[in-house]
Amino acid sequence: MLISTKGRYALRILVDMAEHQREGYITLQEVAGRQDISEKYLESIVRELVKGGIVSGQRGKGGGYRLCRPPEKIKVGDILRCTEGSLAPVACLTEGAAPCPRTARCRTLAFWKGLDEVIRRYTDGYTIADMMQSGGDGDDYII
Amino acid sequence: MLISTKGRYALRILVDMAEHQREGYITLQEVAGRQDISEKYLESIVRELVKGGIVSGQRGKGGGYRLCRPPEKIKVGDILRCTEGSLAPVACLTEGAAPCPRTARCRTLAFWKGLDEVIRRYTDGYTIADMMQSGGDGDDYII
DNA sequence: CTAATTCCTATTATAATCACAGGAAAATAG
DNA sequence: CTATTTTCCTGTGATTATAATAGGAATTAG
Repeated sequence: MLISTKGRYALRILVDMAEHQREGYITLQEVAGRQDISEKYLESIVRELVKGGIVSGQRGKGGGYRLCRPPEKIKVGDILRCTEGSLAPVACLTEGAAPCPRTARCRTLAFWKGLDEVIRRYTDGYTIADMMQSGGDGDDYII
Repeated sequence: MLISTKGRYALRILVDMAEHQREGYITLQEVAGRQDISEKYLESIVRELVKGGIVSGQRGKGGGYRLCRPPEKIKVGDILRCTEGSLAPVACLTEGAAPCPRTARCRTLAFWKGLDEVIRRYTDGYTIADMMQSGGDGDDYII
């Protein structure tokens, strides 16, 4: 299994927020209740999404979170890179990795680059809006 | 980083074996020497490849390992599924997983299925033979 | 001021990964 | 039959990652 609960939950959270969007902010308590995930664990995930510029938070009474962009502009790739750290299949392809001195002689590098590319293309071509139209009648999720 | 050293080393090992194929068997000592990986660790990886029907081992003097099929018939997908256990991005898509009772209502399942599919298509379309023609002058690998 | 809410820093438990060690079993050569 | 080589099998330890929770500081609205 390649993706951790952080990434999986992040998608659920964002679809939930997109579906319950309104004027003002959505509280974590709300989302946690609907998604049946502990508020504290959600917090740590949402914090990453704030850092990544996907949602923004507002403290204090009446505060909460809201999406920074409309759902159709939120790429799943951005979310997963944000919560998983990176989606690169191997260390030498993560952003900011130390350049490998023997790149020129590596038999496997082209394969990994290609895999990275197909994952990137797929995940960046899928948005939260696409997910909203998928599945059944809402509010219940599996993963 | 999604793929463990087991999977990465497995690819190196198999490319090495394919490039040094000959009559008879190749010993782990040979491969370990060329690839600069400990013989003991190689052993645990190659054992998986034996179970997976990718290489076969022969004990005793003159023994070793050899590929079960020509390199152009060994799919990278098969190797990685073998060493990584599964390439499915989420638990509910691994073979033999307990069927999820709320599948019909899941907003994210279609996305994960699609990701699983693109990974499968790519990795199953790439063979050890493809890797042999990649990179530079051989015997040195990075990952 | 008080209540609600995000933000921040730890901590713990569990599991996975990485790697090595020791020896049993099998095959061959002599 | 013996010695040697090599795979096969089981187990272990160190390190790191994941999953989840806890406690409290900072901020805002009323």
